[in-house]
Amino acid sequence: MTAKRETVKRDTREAILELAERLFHEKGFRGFSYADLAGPLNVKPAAIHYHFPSKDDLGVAIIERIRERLSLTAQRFEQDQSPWPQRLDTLFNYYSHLCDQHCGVCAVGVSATEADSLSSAMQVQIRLLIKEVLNFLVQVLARGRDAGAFHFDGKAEDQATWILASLGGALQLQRLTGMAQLKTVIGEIRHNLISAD
Amino acid sequence: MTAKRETVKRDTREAILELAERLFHEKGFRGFSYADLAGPLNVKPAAIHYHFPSKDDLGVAIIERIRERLSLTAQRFEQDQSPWPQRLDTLFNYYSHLCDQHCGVCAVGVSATEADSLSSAMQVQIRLLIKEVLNFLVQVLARGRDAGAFHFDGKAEDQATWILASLGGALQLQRLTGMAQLKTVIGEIRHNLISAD
DNA sequence: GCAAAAACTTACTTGCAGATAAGTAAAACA
DNA sequence: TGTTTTACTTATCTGCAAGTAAGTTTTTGC
Repeated sequence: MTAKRETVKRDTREAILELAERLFHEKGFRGFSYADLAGPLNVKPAAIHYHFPSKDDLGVAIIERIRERLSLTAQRFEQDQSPWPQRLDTLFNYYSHLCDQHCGVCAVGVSATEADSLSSAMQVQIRLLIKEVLNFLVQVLARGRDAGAFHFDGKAEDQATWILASLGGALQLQRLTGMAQLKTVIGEIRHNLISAD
Repeated sequence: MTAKRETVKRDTREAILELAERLFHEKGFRGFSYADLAGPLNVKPAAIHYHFPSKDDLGVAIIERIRERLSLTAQRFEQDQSPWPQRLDTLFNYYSHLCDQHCGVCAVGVSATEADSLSSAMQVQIRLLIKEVLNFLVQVLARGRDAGAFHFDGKAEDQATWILASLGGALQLQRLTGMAQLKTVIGEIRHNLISAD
């Protein structure tokens, strides 16, 4: 009992974040309550408030967590000197995973809809996330093109913007129609990056 | 007074829909209340309930109205035999307008985030809207390609999905960053459709 | 083993959003 | 002209979400 309690305690905060991130993607930030978190975790809503006094705090922590994972992934790619197409695929897989597992929308999509009601702290986090994802993609595209792995005209920044927008939008379409729009869009992006102009 | 009253009366319902559609794009469906509509229109919240008993009814009416406008636009294009690039530009302009005017997200974006909390009636409407927009785009792309106005590989359906996803996603990025992502994405789409493979 | 800090629970307050019922004033119609 | 319909207002109810204060148990560290 003590051991069990110990384990439970240690990662209650982590368990909250994990569930909250899922619900964030599935239902939007306004779409879940502390009660929705407390129920499945077998705690009372006030326990969530203990770890995250306001919902803002929770929201900021959710985005920070996503940013951290991205940062770690990017770091690992650098260490491993991973090939460019594989780095791109990892991004594609992240979106596919969002879609398959909890059938959600990406953080950008959620935040864009609810932008008005998000605290400035959360908006800062979201903007940082976008900046970092775009930067990641720009690096992959620019250096991948130099290495001959990808082919496209114009600035890598513009291409990255386009790809990121496509992925976010595809997630939404798929969410609503249940069709395989994400797969289609990824296919189109790949075709576009591979075919020489 | 009588005349004014008459005019006011006639389009109160229309005024509600107009404001509601704007707020829908700006704040999401859950992001505005009957009070938010009533205030600016100088009526009491219960007056909105008179025209739209439940918020569901209002939501369905909002999407139906968007669908009607699309249908009319498509019809007019057929009558006028409008050139294909112009038809595509009209779609681009719709998104640009959403962005510039009330800095919102498209209906698909809103609905995807809030999908869980939307009534089945609203989900049906949204799915119809997506289907109709996609159909419109497929027609423009396929017939435009036949006429030599556009160039792209593969199925028009896939290209349409990609474009629609890009536009929706760009709107969200722009909403959050305030940068000109939509313009960038439209530029990329145009370049992609024009350059021969 | 005991003090104190951490991790909760219980119980409550506040506020708002959606909704409804009953009443009122104006328009339309016959 | 009077009655019925339309378009509201006033007042009120319900429920839920966020947040807080005070008390309780559990864990940690000396």
